[in-house]
Amino acid sequence: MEMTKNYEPGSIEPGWYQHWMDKGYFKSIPDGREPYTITMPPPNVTGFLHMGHCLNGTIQDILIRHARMNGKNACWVPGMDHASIATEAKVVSMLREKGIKKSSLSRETFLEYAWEWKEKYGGIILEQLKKLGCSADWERTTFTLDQDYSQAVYQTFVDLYEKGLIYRGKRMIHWDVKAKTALSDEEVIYKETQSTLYYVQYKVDTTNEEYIQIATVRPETIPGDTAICVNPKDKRYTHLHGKYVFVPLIHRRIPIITDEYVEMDFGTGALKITPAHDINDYQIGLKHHLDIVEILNEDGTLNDAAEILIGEDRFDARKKIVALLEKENHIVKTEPYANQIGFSERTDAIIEPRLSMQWWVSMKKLADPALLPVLKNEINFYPSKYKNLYRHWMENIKDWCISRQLWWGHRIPAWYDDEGQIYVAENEEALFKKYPELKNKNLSRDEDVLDTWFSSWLWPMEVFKGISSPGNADFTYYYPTNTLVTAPEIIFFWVARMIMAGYAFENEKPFKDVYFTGIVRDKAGRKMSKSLGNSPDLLGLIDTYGADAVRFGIIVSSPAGNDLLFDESSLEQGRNFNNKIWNVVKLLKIWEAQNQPSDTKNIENFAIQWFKNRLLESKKNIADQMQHFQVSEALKTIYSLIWDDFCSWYIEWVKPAQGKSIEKYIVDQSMIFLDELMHILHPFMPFITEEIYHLVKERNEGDDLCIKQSENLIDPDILILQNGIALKKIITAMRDLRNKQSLKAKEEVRIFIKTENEKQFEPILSLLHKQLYATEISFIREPVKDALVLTIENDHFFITTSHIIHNESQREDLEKDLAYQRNFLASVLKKLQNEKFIQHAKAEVIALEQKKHDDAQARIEAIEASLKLL
RNA sequence: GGGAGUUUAGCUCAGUUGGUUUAGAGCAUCUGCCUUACAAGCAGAGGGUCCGCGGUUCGAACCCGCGAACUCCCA
Repeated sequence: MEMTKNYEPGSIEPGWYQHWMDKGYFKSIPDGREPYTITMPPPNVTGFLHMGHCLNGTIQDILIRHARMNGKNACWVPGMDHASIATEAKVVSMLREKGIKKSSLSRETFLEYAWEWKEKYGGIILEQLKKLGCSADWERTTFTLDQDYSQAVYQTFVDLYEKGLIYRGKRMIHWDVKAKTALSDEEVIYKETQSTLYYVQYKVDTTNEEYIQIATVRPETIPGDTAICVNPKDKRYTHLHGKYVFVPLIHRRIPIITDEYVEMDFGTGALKITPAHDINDYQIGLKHHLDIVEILNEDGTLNDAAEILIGEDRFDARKKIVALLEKENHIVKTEPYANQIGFSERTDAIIEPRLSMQWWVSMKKLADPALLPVLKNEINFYPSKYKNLYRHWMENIKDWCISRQLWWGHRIPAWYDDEGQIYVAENEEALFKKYPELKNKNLSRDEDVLDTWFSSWLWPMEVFKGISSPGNADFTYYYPTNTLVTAPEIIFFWVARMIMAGYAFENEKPFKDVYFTGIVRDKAGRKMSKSLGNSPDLLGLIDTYGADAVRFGIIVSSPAGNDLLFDESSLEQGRNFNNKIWNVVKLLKIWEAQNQPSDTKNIENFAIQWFKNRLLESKKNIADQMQHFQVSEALKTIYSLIWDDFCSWYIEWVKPAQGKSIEKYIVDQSMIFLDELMHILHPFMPFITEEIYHLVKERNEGDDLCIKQSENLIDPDILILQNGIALKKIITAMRDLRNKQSLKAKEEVRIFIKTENEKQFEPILSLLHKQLYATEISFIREPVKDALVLTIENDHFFITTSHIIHNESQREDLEKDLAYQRNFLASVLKKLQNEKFIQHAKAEVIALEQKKHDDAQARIEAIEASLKLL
């Protein structure tokens, strides 16, 4: 069969993916084998394939394919999460383009639009992952708003509520006064704004006329003040500690408190505290148990609690209150001040921090059982440095706010009667069953939805319906899962919460190993983001380089636990690697076509023996690396095995002399090696390897690399490997010598070897002849005059040729080596002559140093002898 | 402000319990090659104050202390 000049992935990849799917190779059902399970971190339903998914997906696919080829029942469950905030924002903006305002729609109508959007655009990302070759069990695709899944979410909410672990409480949120809605952090845009800093004086509650000055940009919130705060170290105010002041205009008596939070050199060093209307003030208020006075309505106008300017808009009120303060001589001075102010992404209104009633999960009890398993390595983190981070967070855990002021998501299953009494149940049916008396009451359901993480923390359980149908066969077989592959950014949001949920609801860890990938950055080290526009178009890259090359490029530049600096040149390296493999196959096919009979003489060919053992050695190394999640290192091991050992050394060693054809035995052996190489490489680069597996020979139906099983590991023959290393070393040194002497690569030479150990050359002698282009190789006792000299270990190679010898470069090289050896000897001698070293060091260390000493000495003598001959 | 981490070749990183470490790999660079599969290639080479200072030790890239720079997370 004719092979193309270069590897063309585009014409090969889709066919193989379809073939694997048709054969059902990615499908998993429980059987007698040991399971290997990964649940895919569900991308947002709005997601579009970016480098992060690509890295994450490739690593998972490598692990899953590796397990599949090693006797495991590999099950990779894909899915998506409903992403409340992101999806709702997408739908709102789509509606806006159509001229529809969310506020003009009922909840039901809005959700209809949202589902329509989801069906149309959602989940594109899963199709993109297929292009990358991901071998997930697509029939198990799960969505966090699926009916079973939703049931599980409601069930756990009710469960935690009944255990007293869910409660309602106030929290500061971003409030959009125009839209009258809460906004998430992501929906607030901060802009630098010119404001005025007002210096206002408050009268201290003492007999003498004493005032304290504060600086504020929001004088209209003065009626909400409940304290003045100064830094305890600030000497200017020490005498006021514990005293009280009167709030201007309304004359409320409030305390002066101290807190390190206050910056002494900002403004006057004294801060007014308005807990209801500033996030930092709120924190201080909580810490010092201050009163909270809310003076704003939801539309941003002042309410009764303000006592003055009731009904005025907050910005009108600002102007008016300044006038009132001036009138009563409270304003000392004003100065211009530039600060960051939050604006609503949707209405451009200035954001108002506002207290609002939210649902919370009390975390302490959930966190406790989830900490030890990680510290004791029942759950392993790779890299383990994240254990510290996890520990710190778990030991200082804060309660989790789980309500979101949105419509898209799981609506909080809580109902209120007219008296404000709360009733919690999985659904209405359960509600009336539980509280039959409610049938006659007027009820309203909580308007908010649950935080998306409150559904995704159940992921490893509920993808197998472990919560909605406990104890089912799938769940029993697959749970706990094996490996979670995710980004360290969500260790708290997701990983920790899954661990907590696992122990809380199933009393079992959700996974055994967690592999944290790095963050994908661009060449300059900047995080990839939409706003910077530095995310490459993945599908475009797959088109250009092929999925295998993209996978290669990502993995090769992705050391475990470190950030990945993405550069397209690594994809080029992947493409070149594909091409290298393609071409060596082409060569083997050419050889195969020559079809020469076997010559049994050559069956003990050293090249074949060596590569056989090199393969065994690499397999062991790779197995070890994979076990430790050193995926990048494993790929590099294979890369070098194929490119250097197979293509550069082995193939050159077995290549027939010019004009001769190759023996069949060698071709057959080489094809077997190629098979094995493709086998090892397959999890990393599935497409080209499957293609080549089928190019090597006709396979039976169902004999595909995708599901081919690995053989047991065998220890390599160390002696043969050492001979191989020696052979390479001699060939390389000889080529270097040719370079320096401007000897043509194939110019014939005669070689005389002076060695103590002639025997070790026996197995490699014929290859030395061939690779060194030597007409003669013989062993001698005495140095040869007028020859080039190579000193390798303690052996000397004298090379004669008709070419003129350049002694100068020879001398330089030898002298350089001599200097190095002498320094080395000196450093070893220093150790050996140190009595304390002899006393303290272990016997084997001393023996080692002694050997170093002897070797170095022998080498020095050898080099000196060689120099004399020049 | 609190916490975690990183610093080794031009770049990205290995370096297992301190002892063949006078420190490795890939990419990039330089030199020579269109050598019967591959110039998207072949052969070879050069390149390092292991962030700085101090300490422990017979011995430190590795352990301890102080400092510097950078990154991330939380507020």
